Amino acid sequence: MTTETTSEATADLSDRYDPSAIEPKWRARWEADQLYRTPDHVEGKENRYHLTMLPYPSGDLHVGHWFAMTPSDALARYHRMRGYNVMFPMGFDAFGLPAENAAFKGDAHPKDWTDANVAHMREQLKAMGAMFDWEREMNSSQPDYYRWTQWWFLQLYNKGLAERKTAPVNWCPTDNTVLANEQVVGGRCERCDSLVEQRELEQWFFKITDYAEELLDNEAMDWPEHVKLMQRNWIGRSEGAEFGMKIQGHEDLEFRVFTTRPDTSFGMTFAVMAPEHPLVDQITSEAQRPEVEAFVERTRLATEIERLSTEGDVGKRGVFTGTHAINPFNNQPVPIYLADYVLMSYGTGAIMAVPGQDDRDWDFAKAYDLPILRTVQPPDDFEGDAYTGDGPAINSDWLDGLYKEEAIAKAITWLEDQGIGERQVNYRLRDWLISRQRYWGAPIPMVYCNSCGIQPVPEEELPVELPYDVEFRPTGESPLALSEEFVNTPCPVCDEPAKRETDTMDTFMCSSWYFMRYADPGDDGAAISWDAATAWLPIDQYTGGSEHAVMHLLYSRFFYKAARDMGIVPGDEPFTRYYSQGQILGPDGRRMSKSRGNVVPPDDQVARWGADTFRAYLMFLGPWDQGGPYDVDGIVGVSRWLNRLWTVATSEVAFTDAPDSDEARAIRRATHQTIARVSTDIEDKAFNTAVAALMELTNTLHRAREAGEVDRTAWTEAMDSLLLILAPLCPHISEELWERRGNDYSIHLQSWPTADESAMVEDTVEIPVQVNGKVRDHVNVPPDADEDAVRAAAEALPRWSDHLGGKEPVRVIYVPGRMLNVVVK
RNA sequence: GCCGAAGUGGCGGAACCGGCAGACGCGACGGUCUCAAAAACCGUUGGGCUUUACGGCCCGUGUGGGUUCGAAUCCCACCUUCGGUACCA
Repeated sequence: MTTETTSEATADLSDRYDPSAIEPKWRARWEADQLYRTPDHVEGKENRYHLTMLPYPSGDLHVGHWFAMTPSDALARYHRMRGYNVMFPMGFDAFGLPAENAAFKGDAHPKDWTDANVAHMREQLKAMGAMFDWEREMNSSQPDYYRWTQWWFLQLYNKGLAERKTAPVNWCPTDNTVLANEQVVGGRCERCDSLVEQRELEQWFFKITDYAEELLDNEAMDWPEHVKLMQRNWIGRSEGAEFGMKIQGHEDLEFRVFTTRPDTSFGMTFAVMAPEHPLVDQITSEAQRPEVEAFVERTRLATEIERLSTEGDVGKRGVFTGTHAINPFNNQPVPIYLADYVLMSYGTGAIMAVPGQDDRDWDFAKAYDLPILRTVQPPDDFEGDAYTGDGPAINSDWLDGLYKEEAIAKAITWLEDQGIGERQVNYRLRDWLISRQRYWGAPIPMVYCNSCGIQPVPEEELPVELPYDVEFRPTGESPLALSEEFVNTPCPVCDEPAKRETDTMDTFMCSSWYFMRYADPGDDGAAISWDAATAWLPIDQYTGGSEHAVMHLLYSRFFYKAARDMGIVPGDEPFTRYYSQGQILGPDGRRMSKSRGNVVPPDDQVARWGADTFRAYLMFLGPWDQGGPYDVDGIVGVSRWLNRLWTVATSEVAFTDAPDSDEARAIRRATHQTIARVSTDIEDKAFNTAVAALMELTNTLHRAREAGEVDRTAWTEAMDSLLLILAPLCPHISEELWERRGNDYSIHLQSWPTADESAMVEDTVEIPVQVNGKVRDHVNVPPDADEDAVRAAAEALPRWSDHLGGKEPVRVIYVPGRMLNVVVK
């Protein structure tokens, strides 16, 4: 007796939903069967490339990775079930600063640190149960990958898109090294706290500005509008004019200014140069020299970050050079000032200042007591300082009376006729500085020879491998520069002793083409073959965080266009569709961080609830593009649902054979309505409502089973369909229950079910009856009932005369199948 | 400052193209089961008023206006929050 009870209890327990038992089992089976292996070509199937941004191997997977990747996986799986040959690869963005910092702290060699993290994170990624094709895994820090990163550098160099020029960098005088912007905190070195300076260094640049105009043209792409807008703002095209200004007392000199408002030129009351402007030294008067030099020195010491962070100081930091320039429009002299609100890196590094029509010029004029002259008539009710809007020109001689557009055109024509200026377009976008004075990156494949100059490493000698044995100690240069073995090399042209470039490439370079490599992993004859490129590119669906909205996505677009121009890839854009998920926050609604102690480790959630529950909960939380706090308590609701599903799918059902009964038709209706809803929800990336729909169908089936006998055909269709449409979201439990129901392995090889419209039709619909827009009652009518029928039904309501309140209907509005509104007076 | 997105129950959120606001969950409350608890299951749950009861009425989607037979949804003004950007001439 006792024994029997125990064995029953055990049987009961073993039949409970236990994710920790079924999930590893199925993952092992899928891996053994290569279920997610994606060949380049499958007979009768169209290729589709889905990709989610790859992680940096920091050591541990974050909830954010799950939040980004598991809905992406569901989307990829959905399309796979729709009959596409879907590639969904994964890899590691493995070069970068944290690995090198670990080495500087003496913890581990960057390579060992990275390799260990990659190994650990690969296992964590596998726990997601995603359909990643691990045969295509890439790792940007491996020689067989960065060999091709270097190859791309050479291609860009050969195309004239890579050039070497001087540029200011952040320099720490104590550590004697260059710092990345992220390493500069409040104008100080994050390591030693000393003030960071600006230094000019020779650096490699990619000429992304050559593509500015084409990159700006993103209107037609299927991307979130705000991301496209961010890119357009970042590129920052402005149209205007550039013209020369003569300098009093220096008849041989002139400087050029850029303006978007040449129509306001008659209002110029001073001119401003950037402190770094090359003419500063020559034009400064002797009387002003000490003051000017002090000012220039002060700005040189300030980093760009510091200069830009001093919001309160706008217009307050400048100095008079003691010299005047001539406004060519009216031949009047105007004082030349230096001010740090003018940047050497934009336009010509000098401006004409029109305080009446420009806010910053206004502030500066006020601070330095310079004259202000309006050249555009503001509207009568205008109450402000500078007027930047449109209006008729005044005090402007031959421009008077003209409005902005016309006045600009006339001013530019005049400049061109005079031969002193011309129409000009400027971009905010700057060339992409890719040199990094660091070890843990792809070495730039160039050689410096005393007699032959700068020479590229021949392609057949790639990769230029990173030496493992280097010293990690702070000096002025990359640790690579300390390696004699690395630095010294024969010149590829004359074979005389020469020196290698010791800088490595920005890691954004590695991630600008990684998506190409997935299409052709391990190809040692090319970065990507034309066959692989045309099989997979461009990417059909890219997903990733909007923190990459500008840099990574813009660099990749640039890179792709350059590759297209080399005839390597098809199409003009790398990412046909892009979707950016929101950010998942800690339970307290703040960004998760170790110091705040609000980090939710995904491994813990998986251990406690299972991967499927965790996946579904992340999708159920809210709209995917919104993100939000991770509520640790809410997941129990999803867990209860999957448990209920398990019970419904594995319990005995009292079957009957009554396919035409109301109950059977109700089940069929619910089934097909859910198929339709879940299909459109997944296509719209509305995973939260897809989960809600799946819960509803589960509840419906649960209640139907409890209520008594169920039609066998309707039930079978309902259960199988429910598992099929659940499969992309929760791949393990759906596979397990699919098998237990006696279906063929694997559920992930099945086709997506089709919603039968005719099964979805309701027998009757309940129409709200409104009086003057307020709901008063309801009538039940067939879904195709016409206005007369619905109106007749309403008039037959027992409380009809109460609803009218003794008033006369003057109008009736009927929206078929939705509502009836009676307007009374 | 500028650009963008969003404000709906105690909480996360739902609502097609202007047509029954609050789907689906969490939490809470009540119940079944239990020696008890947990789990599980069932029920209730925007606020207010009213009815012995069935029910009925009013208010309600950040604030104030507007358009409309009808507004969470469209228009105008404002407030708040979040994200991006930062002297780009």
